Amino acid sequence: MRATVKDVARRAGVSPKTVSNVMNGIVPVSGPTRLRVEQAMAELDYVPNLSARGLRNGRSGVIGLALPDLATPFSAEIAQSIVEVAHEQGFSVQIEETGSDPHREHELMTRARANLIDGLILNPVVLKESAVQVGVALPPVVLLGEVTQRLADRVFVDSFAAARDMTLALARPGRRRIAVLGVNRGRQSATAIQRADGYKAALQMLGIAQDESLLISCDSWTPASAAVSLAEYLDANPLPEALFCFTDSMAIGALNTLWKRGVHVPDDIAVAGFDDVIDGRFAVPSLTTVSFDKRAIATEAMRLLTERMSDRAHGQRLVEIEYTIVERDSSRA
Amino acid sequence: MRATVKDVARRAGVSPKTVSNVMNGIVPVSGPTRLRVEQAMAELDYVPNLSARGLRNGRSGVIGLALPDLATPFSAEIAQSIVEVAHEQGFSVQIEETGSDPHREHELMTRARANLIDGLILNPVVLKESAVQVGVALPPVVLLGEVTQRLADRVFVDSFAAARDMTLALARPGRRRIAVLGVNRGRQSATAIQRADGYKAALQMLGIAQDESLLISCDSWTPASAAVSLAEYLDANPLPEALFCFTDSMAIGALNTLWKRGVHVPDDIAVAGFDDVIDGRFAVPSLTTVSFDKRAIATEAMRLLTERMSDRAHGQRLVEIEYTIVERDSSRA
DNA sequence: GTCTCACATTACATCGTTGTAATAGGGAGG
DNA sequence: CCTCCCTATTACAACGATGTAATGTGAGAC
Repeated sequence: MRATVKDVARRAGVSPKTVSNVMNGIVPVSGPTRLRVEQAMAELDYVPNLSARGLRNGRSGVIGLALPDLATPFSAEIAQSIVEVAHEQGFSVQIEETGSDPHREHELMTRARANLIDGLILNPVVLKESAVQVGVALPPVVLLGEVTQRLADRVFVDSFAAARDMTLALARPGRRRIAVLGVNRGRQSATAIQRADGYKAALQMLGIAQDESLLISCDSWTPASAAVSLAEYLDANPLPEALFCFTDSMAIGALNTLWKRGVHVPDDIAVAGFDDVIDGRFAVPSLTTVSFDKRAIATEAMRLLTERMSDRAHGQRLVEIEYTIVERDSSRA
Repeated sequence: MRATVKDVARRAGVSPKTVSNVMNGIVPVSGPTRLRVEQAMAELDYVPNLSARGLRNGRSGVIGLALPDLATPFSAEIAQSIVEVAHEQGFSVQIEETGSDPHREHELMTRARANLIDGLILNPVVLKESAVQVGVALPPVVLLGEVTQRLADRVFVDSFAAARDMTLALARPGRRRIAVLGVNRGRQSATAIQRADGYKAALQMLGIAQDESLLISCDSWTPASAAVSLAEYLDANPLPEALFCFTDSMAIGALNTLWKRGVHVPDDIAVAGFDDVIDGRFAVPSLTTVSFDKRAIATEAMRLLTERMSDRAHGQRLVEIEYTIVERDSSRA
């Protein structure tokens, strides 16, 4: 049986409340008493029961992190940052997978407190404005990403501008037939739309006519799906001069397809991704990408979340994270 | 304020216990009463307080998952499988990162219950036999991996045999100078030792003399570390005929280094990894690797864990997961 | 020696849920 | 019409920790 405050108190010859006071350090405890209690705790290998504490305090010390697809390297890097930052602040992280299912996203968002968590960091894909009614009190939630949602706090990268800049960078050496991979992700995701819009804006700036046949769709944003989509595309279309994939994961799948067909990157076609995941840096050839500080995302998300949990941070707050275009071998002219 | 059973009970005109009975479905409740209660729950948007339930039942419905490095694709894939399997069984997953720190591994293992979790799935790196005294009651714990630990349940792949078979496969076309990458991971990890031993056993079977200069060490099992280690190695040593990396992540780093130096894979050197992560399948060239069913690992780990949580599963139980050698382009003769 | 005052410590109630044991209600059987 | 019994429902306590308010203890001042 596990020791409780009661057991520790009995052993130390004090009341349970004193034991509690020693742990929490808010109410002062005299030196000798504190020592006796601490020794008793050590002897009994006392560990507080967080369920009881959570019940009493209304706080569990756990936050939720919900991502669309846990298997991707991007998710892994985000999860790592969040876990580490949360840990520094004394929080544990409960992890959830939404599978890009709007029902699940909505459920997690509105029911957050159900799951024994004090707040939620959610990377939504399809969550719509309409999904959450105005006026309904939201639990503490911070969204990650580009979704438009006027109620919850949000940390994001300007996907439109980043995609535009990447397109411009790909075009710089005179490339004009620039394709994108990743439009039409089942239901259109906010991310896909913004990146596609940024791409189109760049074309316009460059005076390049839009060509629908350069928009390559991809059902799921995975290497496998990207590899297949690109292969099918190349069977029916001429090789573009550049390929901008909306995630590094898709770019990795694309590089494999190109390599299998003997297409040389970057000489025959330049390739770029988005996210700057570790495996992209070590892709062959190493991948040009949109880079941003994932630790900063985690830090900002945790800051917004803790502020909202602790008091009344009013209104929606938006934090934009800087991005940079990192040119690597996959697009060297 | 959030609704409680009391509120629901008042609204439905019944006692709190009846509401509880409706939810848990163990004690029978008459049709009309059940309906009234269900309607009241819906109207109040009632969500049970899991802290209170956890306190009362001694169960939180949360399990812990502790991995050495959350940023790796391998961790991501394992985490995904565990989360999905756990979810099917009604558990949530709290995720932890050990950073391969033995203190943290030990702390998580012995203090499991502290963290509001019912059990722990731990992928240890350096955990030693001595770290946990015999006789001390362990909380429900399942270890993942090759570590030798005689007390806790464990799910593992036979790394020795897999490394041996992979080495034999690499040698089949007559390759004799086979290097390994990943020995000496700071403190030697059980995984590194077993894979190195398997490699050595294969050399012996093949009648190839061991050559210490073919053991390439690598501080951390990441692409970055592997890329650097291999580059330094190649500066000082001739090119081996084959390179067996102890993880796919390291292999991805190695492929990048080889490509940068204009070394052609597999013509100049064959490369293989271990883990069969998604990005390895789409590496350039696609990566030969040791494959195993990560979903099976998750399923077995959850089975062992739930059995141990629910009653007295006596003694240590070991579950071995099958592996296969998957030859892809990186080692085609 | 008595009275204050400040401070350490304690008793009690409470958080929300659920097992236990007791109660109420209703129908069947005599 | 009364008893008995079975079932649905209820009252109460308990899980473990902690805020509140009350109590106890000592030193210091007169």
